[in-house]
Amino acid sequence: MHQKPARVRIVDAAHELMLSIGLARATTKEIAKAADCSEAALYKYFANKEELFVTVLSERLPKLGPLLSELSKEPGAKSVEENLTEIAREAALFYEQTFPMAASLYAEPQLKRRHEEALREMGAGPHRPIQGLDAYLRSEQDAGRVRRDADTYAAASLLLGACAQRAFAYDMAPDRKPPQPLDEFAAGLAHTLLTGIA
Amino acid sequence: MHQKPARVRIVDAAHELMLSIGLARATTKEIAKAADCSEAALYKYFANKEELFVTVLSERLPKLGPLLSELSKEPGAKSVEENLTEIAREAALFYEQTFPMAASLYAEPQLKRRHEEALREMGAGPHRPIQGLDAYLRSEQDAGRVRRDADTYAAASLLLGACAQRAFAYDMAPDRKPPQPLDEFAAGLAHTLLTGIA
DNA sequence: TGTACATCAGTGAACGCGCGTTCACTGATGTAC
DNA sequence: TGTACATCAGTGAACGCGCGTTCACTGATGTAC
Repeated sequence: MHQKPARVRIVDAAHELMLSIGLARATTKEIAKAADCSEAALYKYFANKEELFVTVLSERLPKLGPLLSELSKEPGAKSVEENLTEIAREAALFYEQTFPMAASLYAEPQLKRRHEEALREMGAGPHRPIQGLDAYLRSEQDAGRVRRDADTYAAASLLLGACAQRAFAYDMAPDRKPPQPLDEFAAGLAHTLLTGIA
Repeated sequence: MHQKPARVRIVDAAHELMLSIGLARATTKEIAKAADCSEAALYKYFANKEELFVTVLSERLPKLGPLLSELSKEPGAKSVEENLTEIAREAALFYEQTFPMAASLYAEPQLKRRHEEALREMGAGPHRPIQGLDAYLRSEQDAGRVRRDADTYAAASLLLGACAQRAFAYDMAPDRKPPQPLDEFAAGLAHTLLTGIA
């Protein structure tokens, strides 16, 4: 009947419901229905609902940090502009996936705090990608492909900030989506960041 | 006993509780207690709880758009870098105030949709500041203080994105706050955006 | 001025509902001899 | 092989609680004559 074990189905179901109907409406009843098991079954795998949500957050949310750490190891293969464009692309996709769930946590500060703790133990968190990109830019600085007097931290904040903002800024636009396709957006950011506007 | 009218006290109380204990825990009981009235009194002024929240969102959240529209009318008084620094400062403060409440809405999609509608009717929304800054940069372009081939939209996305990200990226850092003071951060963004890094 | 009535802001107490959680249980599978 | 017992994943039904909401009411203030 079921291919996947119950625990996996439950975590998947909770994850999907958090995204589709929102954290507040993701009740034990709905989760059990979506996972095709009884509500009581949830409590065989998780002490309570909060623990289930914390599990979803730490097991199912993708990480952006690793991707960036790798880039700062082997620069040089491509141009800085190509690398930054690719980073912007990946970052925008990452925030698109991550943002809605992470934002929900502002409605439940207690859950937010538990998630923060979990991230801190893993050395993760939303400030890490900025640090990772900063590190990459400093390595390009050492390689002479980024100006010696450039503010690499400001540059990292600019690029990733723009990508994160894209995940929420257009929800309320008339057509509900960004005015540019992703590739064009990413290329524009990378080029502008490299060459400046003045 | 009370200086302010009850309706104002209720909206204030709801606003404060949404920020302090979070949307999910801001119950009618808590709001009534904070506003020093009965729960029944809430229903003399608002049809239901959702309408109260929508009211808080549209009456109490500050707007960033107007500030930016004004700037694009009288450029020239200060340097572009000074103007961008000031914009970044104001934007960062704005997002710091706005972000936690706006983010909560991801937990309650129905409320989020109602808020989006309200914003759309007012012609407001998170994409407007980007358009406003874009317009300002184009006016500087016409004045010859920004390069003719600069991508003003990308530049606007970069600057405001970095400011918005600052509102949430450091919640989970070890010390829970940004590594730089606001003024330094704003100046760094403006300078980097103008001069580029390559 | 006093009296009778209308209006209005606000309340205490109750309502039903849906929530997260628990309990005693079942039926299938494994293990010992 | 059969029999007795243990383990284990999972369930149906109930639980109490807190929520948003409503109801019949009160007491203060305004208005008419």
